[in-house]
Amino acid sequence: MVAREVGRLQVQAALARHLLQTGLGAISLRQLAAAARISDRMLLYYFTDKAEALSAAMAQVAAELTVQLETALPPPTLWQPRALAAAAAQLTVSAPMRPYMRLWIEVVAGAARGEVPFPQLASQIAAGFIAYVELRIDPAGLADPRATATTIVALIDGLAVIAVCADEDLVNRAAATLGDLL
Amino acid sequence: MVAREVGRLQVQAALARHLLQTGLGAISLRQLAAAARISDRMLLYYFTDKAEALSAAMAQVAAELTVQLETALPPPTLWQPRALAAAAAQLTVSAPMRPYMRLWIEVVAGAARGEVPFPQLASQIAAGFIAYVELRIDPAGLADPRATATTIVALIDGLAVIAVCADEDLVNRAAATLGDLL
DNA sequence: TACTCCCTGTAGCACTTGCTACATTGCTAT
DNA sequence: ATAGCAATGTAGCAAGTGCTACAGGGAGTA
Repeated sequence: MVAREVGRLQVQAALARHLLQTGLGAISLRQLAAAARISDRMLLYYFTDKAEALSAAMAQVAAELTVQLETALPPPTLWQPRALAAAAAQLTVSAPMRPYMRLWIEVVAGAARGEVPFPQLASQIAAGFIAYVELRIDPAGLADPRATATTIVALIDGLAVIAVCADEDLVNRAAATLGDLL
Repeated sequence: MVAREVGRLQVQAALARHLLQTGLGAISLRQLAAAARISDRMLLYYFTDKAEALSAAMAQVAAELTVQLETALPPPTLWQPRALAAAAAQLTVSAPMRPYMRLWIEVVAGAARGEVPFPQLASQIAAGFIAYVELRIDPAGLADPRATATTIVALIDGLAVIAVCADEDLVNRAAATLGDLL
């Protein structure tokens, strides 16, 4: 019974790695299982559902991302909103963050069309992002700090969107000249 | 031979309407055909491919969106970047624009996973958005007007992302207090 | 030794997918 | 009237989907 938990965790990690590399578009049970080097039968032994498997994998990804973010911008320091936006923008378009943001967009798209488990997942993750930013901005002079945090997150997410479909140079220039707008 | 063109156009319009309502997530040929009240056989008579049918429908949607945008912010007027960003943000979160933005996110997600015809489509549309903004901002004092336009588009797209997965009130507050950041 | 029960493979089901082959209708030009 | 071709329906294919039934191996317990 312990073996099962261990196996499940290993599979979960393998799935997370796979999703980061390939995205979660129209991925099937069998592909998922192959990525974790097990049979589809075993995948459904560890997880009750395809949806549960995906949720677990995404939870893993989200956890990794959180660690990365905490490392990048440790919480005690309070930032001016503009400065935080600029720093976060640079972080977002950086190479290590790209796979995460790409995946994030796919989750949002899944949520947009109401496909389980994405709506729930997306809300959770978005709330996490917003809380993360809110915790780090100096609320002095802000009428609605949470709204400002949301705007910053929107800016970040938007850069991720553009990163998918505009050429890299332009995205970097946009992230770099953020100050011209803010 | 003329009948065919006419039929094709009608089907294209029906598909566009359907996509706006339901999104394009994992939509199948048969669903698409049903939405246009024809058989799947006929859909493949009008279009060579599922991909071509989707492209045509999305082109139609994009054209409609362009009209809406031109109406909302006519081109000759030059805006200060911050003012344009604020106006565009309000427009983005407004009810009539929501379905378009939702669809746009799905296109980007398709592009993110490299699924034809979305990468091409997404680049085109994104380039259109950026050009639209660039044409309307006052370049005076901007080091890189296109980069600034890109940032504005990113902000807009980000709001669309957040609109999918945060509660409506928060999104509206973010759009309203944009000035606190810009 | 026999029983139980966790683990895991094999096989398959009912269904959906994109797409095609073929047959049939109906109009048009000769 | 008839030949020819555009338009459309019917049927089906091979592949893939999520998921399940069933059986067996192996380890621990009585």
